[in-house]
Amino acid sequence: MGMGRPRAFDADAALERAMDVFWRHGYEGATIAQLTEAMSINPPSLYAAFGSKEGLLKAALDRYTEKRDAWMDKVLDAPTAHQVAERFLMEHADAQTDPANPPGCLLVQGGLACGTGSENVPFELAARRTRTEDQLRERFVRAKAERDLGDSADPATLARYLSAVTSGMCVMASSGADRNALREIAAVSLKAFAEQAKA
Amino acid sequence: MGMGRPRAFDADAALERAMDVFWRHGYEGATIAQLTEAMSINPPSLYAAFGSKEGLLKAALDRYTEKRDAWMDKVLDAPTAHQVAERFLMEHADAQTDPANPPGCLLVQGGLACGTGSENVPFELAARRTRTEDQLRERFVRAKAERDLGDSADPATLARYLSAVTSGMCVMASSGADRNALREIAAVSLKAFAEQAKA
DNA sequence: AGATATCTGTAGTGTTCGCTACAGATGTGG
DNA sequence: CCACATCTGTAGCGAACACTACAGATATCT
Repeated sequence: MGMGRPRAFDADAALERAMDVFWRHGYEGATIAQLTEAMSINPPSLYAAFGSKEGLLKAALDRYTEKRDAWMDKVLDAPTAHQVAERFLMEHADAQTDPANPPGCLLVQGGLACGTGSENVPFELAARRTRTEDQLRERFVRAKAERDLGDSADPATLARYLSAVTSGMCVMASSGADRNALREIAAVSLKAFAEQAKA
Repeated sequence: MGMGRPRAFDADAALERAMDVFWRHGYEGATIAQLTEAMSINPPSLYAAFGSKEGLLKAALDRYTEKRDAWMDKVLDAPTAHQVAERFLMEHADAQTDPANPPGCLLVQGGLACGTGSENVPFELAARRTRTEDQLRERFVRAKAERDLGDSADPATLARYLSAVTSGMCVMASSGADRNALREIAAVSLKAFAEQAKA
């Protein structure tokens, strides 16, 4: 028995296009017609490969998370907690205003509040954001063990603070804030971090 | 000639209900059916009073902004820039986790990225957020004139920073962060503000 | 009271949504 | 070369969407 006709499109390249549409219009604002056109495929191919609109989003999020993890590895590899925070904040400022992508971040612009039937989407996005926060926290726990953070510094609070600031930068990017504006925010936040870190 | 049958519902009360629906589901996630049911009116009454779904949102935003302005007046009346920042941050933490409202803030959860045909909505929300930032900046300009802020402190940067942090808190609230979590973020941010303010 | 103007509720309108049935195309395994 | 399995493109499905035509109700103004 045969193995069937092979797929005529590159799933990863298609996901990259889908990511852009979800990012620019949000999950609910993105239509199947826009997605299929951006992906250069027809609806049946989309549904055969990804199951549903939500399945496509999850696949796009998986791909996004994969790339983000590689990026986070570099960030977390910085020798000190302060440098971790600096890289995290500054590179976020750059990425969120990179003209190659829509403004902000897929995990925020994708949809904070959705309609009935899509309640799972904000939840899914939140879980991925929390993952980044967890990675930061664990890194700061290590930093504390290495005496790189003060005794009264709380890794969870520091991680949550950085997560909140970068999320806020997403909202600012959505309002049209440019790279310099986000970098200024990052710079102020970094000083706050330093202040907390040495406590 | 007569003046016609009078409206049988209270427009302000209806807007309050509409606000809640937009807040909880976002602009695109909110359906006319949900809105009319929450407002206890029928579609023709909605369209006679507000023109369209987007018109209803703008009316709800106007009402939201009105209440927010009254609140901001109180915040801006604090004697020092530091106390302005403290009230702004802490009361945001409380408001965004007030069980009387959906989590976060209408100006963020309402929709950062929308579909084709609703491009105006994120723009409208952004304009209202910018308004708050402008109010803060002007207050800090005054504070600087009063020698309440250091010479190298930049009112625009400080205002943008506070705006970013509260927007970030909205995202955290959407992820399920509770009041204490947001207050911790506010506390760290306040120290950053103090550091910048005395510079 | 009568004419007029506006609101209200019922019951839809056309359009777009996410999704799929189907037939033809294109590969693999025997 | 043939049977089979899977993909592709066309064309369209039912449902839900934002919105409205219409008729009856209820007010004001003369």
